[in-house]
Amino acid sequence: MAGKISTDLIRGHTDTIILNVLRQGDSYGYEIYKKIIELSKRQYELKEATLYTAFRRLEQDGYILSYWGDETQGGRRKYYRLTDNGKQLYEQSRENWTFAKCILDKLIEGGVNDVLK
Amino acid sequence: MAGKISTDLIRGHTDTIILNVLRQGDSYGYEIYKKIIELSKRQYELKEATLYTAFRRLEQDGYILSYWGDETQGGRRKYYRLTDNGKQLYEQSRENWTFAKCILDKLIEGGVNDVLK
DNA sequence: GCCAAGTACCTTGACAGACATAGTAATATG
DNA sequence: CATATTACTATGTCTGTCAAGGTACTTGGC
Repeated sequence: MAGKISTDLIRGHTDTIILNVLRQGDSYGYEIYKKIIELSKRQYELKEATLYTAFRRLEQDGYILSYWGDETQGGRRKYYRLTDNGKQLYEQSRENWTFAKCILDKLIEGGVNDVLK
Repeated sequence: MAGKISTDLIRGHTDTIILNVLRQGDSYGYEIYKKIIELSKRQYELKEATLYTAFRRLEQDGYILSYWGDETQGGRRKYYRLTDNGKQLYEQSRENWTFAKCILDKLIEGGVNDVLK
């Protein structure tokens, strides 16, 4: 994967990324894994271990729910669906991201004069 | 502090934030602590424990160096200065931030149609 | 028919960053 | 002279991410 991005810069946004994918409809682990790679134009890969850890966390907290897909055709797939709480969490998290982005711009790109202006 | 920002969203950017402050001239722990609060318009507080941990890390890795200030006037102050490596790291980290911001926008705000466009 | 690659899921253990908490000690302020 | 602020440090904990490893089924090429 060329033009990779460091893990640490994404840290803390994993849940939001997953919720965003699920906003577009129910999906299962491996598909979500692939979708995130595609969404990032192959510049970021959320590792499977991280994904499945997040699924468990999000389900336990009631932000997503899971169900097994029809196993008669193809391999077994565990689908995930956003709950109402999950939708709310996504909206909240997106706002937080917008906010954090703004602050980080000040903290990372801002020079000394920016304080005085 | 009103309109706070979650820790996790800043995680991984601590070093860059410190380096940015030091770009504006040598400074010491407590002043840097205050400056970050001001730079963020009081919306973010980098905890002291985190700061001093980062100082040690950055110094060990050669990105900053430290020296004790003149103790004859006022309390003891340990000043930090950017090294050349530190300046390079800052530039690199700022680019990474710009890059990460772009990707995260796609991953957090992007809908399904964005992939097809 | 068989093997490699891809699909699909999951667990365990390790690590690193951020912080809560606690502490020391000097200076400034009223 | 008591209190707040300045200033630095150490210890232990928590959480998210990942590396590494594993199981099992399906698809495609030969």
